Amino acid sequence: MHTTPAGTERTTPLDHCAPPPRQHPRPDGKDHYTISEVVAFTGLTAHTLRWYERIGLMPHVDRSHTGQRRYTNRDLDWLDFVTKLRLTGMPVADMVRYAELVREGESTYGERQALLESTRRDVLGRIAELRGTLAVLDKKIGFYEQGAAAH
Amino acid sequence: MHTTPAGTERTTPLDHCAPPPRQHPRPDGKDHYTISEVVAFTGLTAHTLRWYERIGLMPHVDRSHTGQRRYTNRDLDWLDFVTKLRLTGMPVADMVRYAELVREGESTYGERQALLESTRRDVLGRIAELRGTLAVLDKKIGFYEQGAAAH
DNA sequence: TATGGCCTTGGAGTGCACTCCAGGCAAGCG
DNA sequence: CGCTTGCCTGGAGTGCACTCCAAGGCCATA
Repeated sequence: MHTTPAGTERTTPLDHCAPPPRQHPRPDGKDHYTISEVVAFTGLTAHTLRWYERIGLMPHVDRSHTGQRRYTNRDLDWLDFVTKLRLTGMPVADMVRYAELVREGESTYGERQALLESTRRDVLGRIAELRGTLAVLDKKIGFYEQGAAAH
Repeated sequence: MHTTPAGTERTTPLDHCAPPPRQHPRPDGKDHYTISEVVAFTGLTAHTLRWYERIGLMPHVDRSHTGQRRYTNRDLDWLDFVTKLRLTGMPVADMVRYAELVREGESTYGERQALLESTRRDVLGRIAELRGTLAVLDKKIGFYEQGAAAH
């Protein structure tokens, strides 16, 4: 069902059907991580991490003296938050908007709060929808369980 | 934010942020509906309805003597179910697979049940994820509410 | 010194789920 | 009769979120 092209960087293709992505816990008192460490922690691909940066979804990421990315714990926190937002179905453009507000400073607290509250409402709605779907699924599964005619 | 090209067929562009799509209830004792009636009932576009048919997601839809589609109540039930599946995040290809199983008859009951149960597990997982996100959102919103430093 | 591994970049490519277009047919109305 | 409205088709186009490619830099180990 899954052709796995065995790319060098691919780890978990963010399969939205996998039960819990179970990201590795952050290890020690370090505060700078290479991109491949961040891949291991977050489950995102290196491609995606670089892309997030390009589109303005990341605050500026530090570089080593050779130009390689060095992520901080703060960056990881942000990525965790972004990942949470992402699985609410929020479009990336909206997350970029939020990131911009953060960059603009305290004056945008109100707008940020409004954005999160609207997202919160979306999430509640989505949960309600899913519960409705669950009810339908249970009914159909019930039919099949007793071999009744159903489609 | 939304440019509306005022197409002749577009009704609701399936905005996943709208609260409840609130589909019109089916009216009377009729059992054949034009495509535009189905658009009104389901919130899907006519384009999408025709596309669903092309890819094998619909059982064969009746035609009027002039070749226009005439949907039955059974078709509408199927579309409702498909719509429910769709908002679990199930890929269209998987829904087509389910439709094929239905077409193949009773011998596929077991496989269908398995498919729905796997979907059910996905839905439970998704709900759990969303609850986790909700907790994060509430924490952040709490910060903003008291104007505390947060990002 | 060379080989391998990890990282860099801009830009092109992919897959999904629609979404639209152009051209045309049939029915109803003034 | 002409016009509008609603529907038809195959095929092309769109937007999103990645995903991959080719060419190359840096560094450690053999």
